[in-house]
Amino acid sequence: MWLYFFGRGEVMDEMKLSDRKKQILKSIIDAYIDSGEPVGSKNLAAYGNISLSPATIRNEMSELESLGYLDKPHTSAGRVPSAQGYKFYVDQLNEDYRLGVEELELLGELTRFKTAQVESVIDRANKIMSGVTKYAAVSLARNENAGTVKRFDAVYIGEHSFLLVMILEDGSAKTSQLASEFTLTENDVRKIKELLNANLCGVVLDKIPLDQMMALEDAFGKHRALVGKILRAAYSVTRGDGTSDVKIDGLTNLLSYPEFSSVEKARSIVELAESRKGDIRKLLEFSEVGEEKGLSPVISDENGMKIFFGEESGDGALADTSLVYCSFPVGNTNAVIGILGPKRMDYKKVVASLKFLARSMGENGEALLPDGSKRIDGDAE
Amino acid sequence: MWLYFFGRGEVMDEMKLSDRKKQILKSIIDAYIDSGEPVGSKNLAAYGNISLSPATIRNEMSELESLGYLDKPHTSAGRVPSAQGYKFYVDQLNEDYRLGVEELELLGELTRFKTAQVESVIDRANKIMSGVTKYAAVSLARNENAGTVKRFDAVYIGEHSFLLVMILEDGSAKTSQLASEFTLTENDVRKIKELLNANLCGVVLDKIPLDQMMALEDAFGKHRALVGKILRAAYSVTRGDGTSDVKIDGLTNLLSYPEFSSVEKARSIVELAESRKGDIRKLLEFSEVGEEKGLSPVISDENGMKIFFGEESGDGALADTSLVYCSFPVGNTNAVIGILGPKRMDYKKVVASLKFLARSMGENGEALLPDGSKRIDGDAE
DNA sequence: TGTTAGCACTCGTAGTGAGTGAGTGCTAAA
DNA sequence: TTTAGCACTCACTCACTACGAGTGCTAACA
Repeated sequence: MWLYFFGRGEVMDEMKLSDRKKQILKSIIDAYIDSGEPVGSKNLAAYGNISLSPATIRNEMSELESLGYLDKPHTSAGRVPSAQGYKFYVDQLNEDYRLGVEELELLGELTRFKTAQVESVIDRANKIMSGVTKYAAVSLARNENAGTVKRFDAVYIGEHSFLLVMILEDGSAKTSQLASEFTLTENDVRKIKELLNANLCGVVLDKIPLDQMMALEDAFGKHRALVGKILRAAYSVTRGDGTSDVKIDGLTNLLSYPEFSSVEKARSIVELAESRKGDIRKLLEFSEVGEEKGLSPVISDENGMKIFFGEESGDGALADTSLVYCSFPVGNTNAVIGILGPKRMDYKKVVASLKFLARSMGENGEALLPDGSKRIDGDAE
Repeated sequence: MWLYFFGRGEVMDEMKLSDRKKQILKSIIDAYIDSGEPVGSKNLAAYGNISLSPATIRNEMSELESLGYLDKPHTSAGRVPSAQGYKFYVDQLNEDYRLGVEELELLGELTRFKTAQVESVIDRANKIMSGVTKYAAVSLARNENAGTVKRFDAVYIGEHSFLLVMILEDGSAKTSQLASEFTLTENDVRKIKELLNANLCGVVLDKIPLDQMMALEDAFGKHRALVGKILRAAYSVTRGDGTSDVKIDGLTNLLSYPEFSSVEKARSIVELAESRKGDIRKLLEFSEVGEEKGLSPVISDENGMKIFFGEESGDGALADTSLVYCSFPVGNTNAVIGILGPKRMDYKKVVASLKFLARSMGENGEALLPDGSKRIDGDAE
């Protein structure tokens, strides 16, 4: 059973619906997801497996509409599911969807990559998910600001540059290659490392008092100019907008759906991916931040699977989209992967794929410690 | 003067053209770049500063067409520049274009970023270029395969992971966070570093004999499983497709031009950016690789500024685009930045902006050694 | 009382065809 | 050599029509 988070906190109750209404609603949404076009009573009677006349279906449709589950684009068009309708639909999704052979094949790649580098696991998962679902996949590699640098290291590269390594609270390592005006020796670099560890570990960088910073600069001697660069690098790693942790794949997939066939729509979705990664980050982080931007309601089930309906966000780019997402452990931290698709996307398949992903990443607690013999059992539920 | 690289190596000669023809051709292209629509004789007579009657202009146009400088979309439309026409046009571009105040303002940002981290300089430059030109900017951070790893380093992160640092021939540093199944100590990591430096420096990784690799695994002891991971990381860094070095910004800009107003066009250009970075890399690397894919001809001037006409590549996504690009030193290596726009893009402005960029990055030989007092003199030529 | 057939009505869409206007090429006069 | 005039082309716009999928209502039926 899914939980509903509404703006006003109420919990929805569709138990009013008769079984027949449920069946009809479900058929309508299935048909709509399939075709992308408003579905009418006649077609539903003919191709949906409902043994009722179009007229009866019409009556039911009309009631479903007044109950808020369906919308009408215009008088003489068929019906289209409303956000409420979609919510009902995903709630009924418990019946399992069996992933196809090719889908399982692709998802199987995941287990192969569990042994690879930390930073690329999520990347690969993201690409694979976009390939499997044929929608866009969005991922967030680190879902909180890391706060402070736990430990510094510095690697000598050459006379004029070194690599600053910052190990964060969550065990992830960030690096930044820095250049110096003055000649650097290996010894200089070692000293820099020691100074940083002595002075900046666990320090919230925007709260450094000026005198402390000046003292640090003095300790750097002729390399004092580096202090600013280092602080800037550390700051952007701990306090940065984190947009580099947001990855998007499969935009092209998205553009092939009719809901993005106008250039404006396409443009707004490309813009989202190109210059609004911060917003996507907020979306994936869910919770308060999203709430304040009107990015709720969202529904969520007991497996941590969450669904966001873009329609209700008031955001133009997201208007016709939905996002299904969930988080799971990767290394010492958490990753979030979501599928962004048209709001009429194939929820069954998407939910099944994400569940498969979450299970194969999270099953052993620590996804990056390979167990070598991971099986694929071919069933997604 | 620009040099022309043709498929068959011939050098073009437009000296045949009378001054009047040149003037008319130039006006037509200016008008077309401005409006994006075929330009007719009447309009040209009215708004271009040519004191000839439409009829005369028509005669000249007709001759320019048969000489191959102009094309006609259909009988009763105006004329449109052909690839040859564009080539003539950019060749005449010597007359300088003065960048506007806002443009200079934006470009001025470049000098501020000269002091920042190595890896982000090109990123920022790319973003700024797309902002200034209102087209897409593409950049290549490293224009050759690095060959081998010059030196290894390893930074202990925690009990189950460490950061592998690979310093390449060109002085750039690449890192990869690796996880180990068995508990790691700082000492283990130090030993790993020594083993790598003793065995893999300067080694072409795909030519390691099996016995050597087995010996290395033995030396790793219980951490033998790491050898494979390390080799894979090093291989992808030295021999990888290098697509992560290709950055694209301003796709959204591109989508607002009418030549990309069909979804198919938009899709193909998004696809190019999303999953064909390898091709973009080849383009920016120019030379042989491009040649073999039919990615020539290209014209090039004495400042290293190059222009590629997508029309002639036979590549659908590039069909309506041009790419103006040039390379300049960043740190110890070379970067290439290009502007990808509709083939009727504002070459004057783009060339001026790129020249400004190349000059402010390359002027001091070593762009990453700040001189603190870089001036902006407000003239682009 | 629930279900269905019939029918009038709505409304988006595809197709048609006349009108418009920007553009060309040709010819003959200046 | 330049220009005015003229016939012709052709994409584009717009009003109009026909079509058809769909609805809602009413009355008959099981």
